[in-house]
Amino acid sequence: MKSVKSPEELVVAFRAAGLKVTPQRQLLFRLLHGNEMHPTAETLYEVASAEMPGISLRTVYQTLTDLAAMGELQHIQLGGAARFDPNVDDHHHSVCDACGDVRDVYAPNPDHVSVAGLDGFSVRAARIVFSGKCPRCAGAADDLSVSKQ
Amino acid sequence: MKSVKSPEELVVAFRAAGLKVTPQRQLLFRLLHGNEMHPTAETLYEVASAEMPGISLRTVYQTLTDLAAMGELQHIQLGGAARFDPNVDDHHHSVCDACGDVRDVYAPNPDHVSVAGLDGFSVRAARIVFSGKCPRCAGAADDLSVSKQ
DNA sequence: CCCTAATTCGCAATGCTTGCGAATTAACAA
DNA sequence: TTGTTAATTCGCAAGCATTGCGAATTAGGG
Ligand SMILES: [Mn+2]
Ligand SMILES: [Mn+2]
Ligand SMILES: [Zn+2]
Ligand SMILES: [Zn+2]
Repeated sequence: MKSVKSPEELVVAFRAAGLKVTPQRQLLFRLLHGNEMHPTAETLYEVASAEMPGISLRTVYQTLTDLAAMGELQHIQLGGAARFDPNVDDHHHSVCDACGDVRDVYAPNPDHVSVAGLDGFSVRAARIVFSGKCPRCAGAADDLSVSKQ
Repeated sequence: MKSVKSPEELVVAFRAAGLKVTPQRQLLFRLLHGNEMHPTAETLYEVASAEMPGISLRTVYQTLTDLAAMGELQHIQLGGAARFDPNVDDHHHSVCDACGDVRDVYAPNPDHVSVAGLDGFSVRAARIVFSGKCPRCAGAADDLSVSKQ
């Protein structure tokens, strides 16, 4: 279970890579650390703006791209805006059809032997997405009053 | 292994749903039948245009949306343009990092018992995406001469 | 303190998809 | 066949997410 890098470690990693450590980046390092919400760039931008008015969405995207390039962040494409995950551990996700909530799921990796159709394909990663209803939304039946989280 | 509906069956299904059967739709039914390329709307539009000049991209999107709503088509989000899959069987995909090629993969469904983090989540579907290098691109090593398929 | 390459950030541009509405047409009934 | 009408087509504008660009600013080393 590879642990997520702390803001301090990211500062070191950035400087080691010849990248500068700006207040904007430090803020984002903090907002991401231990963040299990799988936020979008826009969401992070809103939270960051509260603490640092004037930070730009462009800079948020830039920093997220840098972090992803350094392997400190996972870029998750589920349709709609990309989600970013500071948990770079090998794990999977559940996505609620009703409220969009994304959560971590740990499952044994698909064993390549019992898989048909991978002939000659060299697998770098195998990611599972579980779609369905989260406990909150499943409980509420087809009640439309459940607001998007 | 649920088989894919034929163009003729789709004609019946459309009329049954109160939808009209236009030449544009019939063309798309044919182009999709047995299609294992996981095409984008744009790709389908190009192929369709060759046979029916003047067909609009808007209509392609419209028809794909209708088919997906009827459950005759899978909408696959992998980042970038959505891909459409007339194979509505329960299956998975491999995606080549180098050329973008998408292929069907059949694997036993993740067994819910050995999965941690799904507490109370009611799973509708579990989809695996295998990322890596397809046989063609793996063979070519890091050779950049491999053109996008 | 200075220098400079890296960064920020606003704005324009891109790529993909959907909304809208006027003109057309499939399907059904007379 | 012909008429009626609701569904469809399709071009264009708009929307959303993301990236390109470049002038102004700034981190960090000398
Ligand atoms: Mn995660
Ligand atoms: Mn498929
Ligand atoms: Zn939910
Ligand atoms: Zn390939």
